[in-house]
Amino acid sequence: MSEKINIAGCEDCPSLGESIFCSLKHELLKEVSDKKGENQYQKGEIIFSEGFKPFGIHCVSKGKVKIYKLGADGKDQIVRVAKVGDVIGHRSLVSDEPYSASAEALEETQTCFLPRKTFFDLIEQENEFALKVMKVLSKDLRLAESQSMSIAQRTVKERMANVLLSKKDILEEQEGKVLMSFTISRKDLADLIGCAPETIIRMLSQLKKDGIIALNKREVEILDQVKLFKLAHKYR
Amino acid sequence: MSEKINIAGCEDCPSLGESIFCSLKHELLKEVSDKKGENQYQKGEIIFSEGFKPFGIHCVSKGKVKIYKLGADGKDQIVRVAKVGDVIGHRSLVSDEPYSASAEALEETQTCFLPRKTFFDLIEQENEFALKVMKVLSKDLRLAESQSMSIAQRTVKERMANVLLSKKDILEEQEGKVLMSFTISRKDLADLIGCAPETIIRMLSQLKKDGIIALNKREVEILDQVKLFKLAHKYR
DNA sequence: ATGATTTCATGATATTTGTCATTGTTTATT
DNA sequence: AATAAACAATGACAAATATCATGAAATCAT
Repeated sequence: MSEKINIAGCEDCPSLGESIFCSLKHELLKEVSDKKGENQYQKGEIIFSEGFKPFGIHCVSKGKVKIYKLGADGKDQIVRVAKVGDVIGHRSLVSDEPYSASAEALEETQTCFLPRKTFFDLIEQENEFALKVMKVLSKDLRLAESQSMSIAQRTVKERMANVLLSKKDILEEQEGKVLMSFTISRKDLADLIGCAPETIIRMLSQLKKDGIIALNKREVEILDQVKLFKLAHKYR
Repeated sequence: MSEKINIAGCEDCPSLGESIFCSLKHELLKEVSDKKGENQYQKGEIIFSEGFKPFGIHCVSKGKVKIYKLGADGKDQIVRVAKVGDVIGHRSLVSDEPYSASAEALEETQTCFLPRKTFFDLIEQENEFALKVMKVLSKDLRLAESQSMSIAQRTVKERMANVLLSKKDILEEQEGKVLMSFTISRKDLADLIGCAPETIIRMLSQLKKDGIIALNKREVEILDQVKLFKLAHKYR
């Protein structure tokens, strides 16, 4: 299970600026700092599970988390990948429902956990915070709606190109390589794009043959962003 | 374009109870009543268009509205169908972005329009209202995420069964008929389910042949809810 | 009502993607 | 380092769905 750790206050959190907590008044931020718990998860560990009741909200301070729904015959659908500074579990907490998805660490991950009451107190006490939460929900909603259209109307190849571009990360230290910001299994990639793992493997092979990407082990390196972009935005 | 009308105050609105405005204090509700404008739309009229800036929020007081995104080669994706008591345009207004979808009246429709400032004033002045808005966004998000999974993992037939059940309406006056709560074109049904219109037509024909539904003109009548339910929840 | 236009229906066929089986690689475990 | 387990890659084939074409029915505008 998760391991309790204790590092630092929110004031010193490097991702504070981009988080929903960025506009909190000093005193309230201190309150958050005091009330929060810190957890550490190994790759593959479950942070919360679909169907369970949320007791608060997590803010990712390190690592990557996949948020996924359990489908028929064990096939999952990844609805979002949360990174440093993102909150997870907010949807269910706000609507006061059991989790509609599960969260699993994609790599070594740390989260700060804020109890339900503290979260709702913040909403009540600081309007700016309530607005931030709304904005996060709105952004998630826009992305989810785009995702529906994408799955319904675009081919796996096009969606793949899109995912590779949106998850790309430029490693400048090592000769400017462009690769996925995290290594991900073919199955996870399939669950993200919404197809069978074999289809993912075939598409990756094809993109490799076309010189658009390079594969070594589980790492995907992007060689030709321009071609990838054309694929992602292909008018058919 | 839309026609300005003027009917009644929000206090007398029959859908007040289920709307996000239900918990407003009397004085604030009066404020809403005063500030709101009322619009009427014929079937097929556009209420707002993707890409444009929102100047406020609409609350549907009569009719049905499809919220849809424009896809490649003119194929649309319906992300939601708003009915009486639902708000539309809230996502874009909250996130302060251009509309990410368009809204079109599916039948004769009336909406109340609340200017942006009034909406944000309500959020600021009444915490309960802010929470209601969050809940609506959360519910929409849950549905959108389910929709992604549904399109990715379930067959058109299963999704169709699901849509028919979720949009069903029981007409008690006429011998307990169960039919879709609105007549919808095959194309709209296709845009909702995420497939080609021809596929919809084939599936409807099949369901008709199996005695599960009956078709007369554009009306879909549900004859066997149990079978439909089994289809919608089929474990494959 | 009548002609024009749109929508519906259906068949033939193509395309995309999924499923199952098999082998090769990588990663984890002892 | 050796073995086991999980994952990746690929082929053959099947299923689901899209596309295109054509005719029938419904709806709309005059």
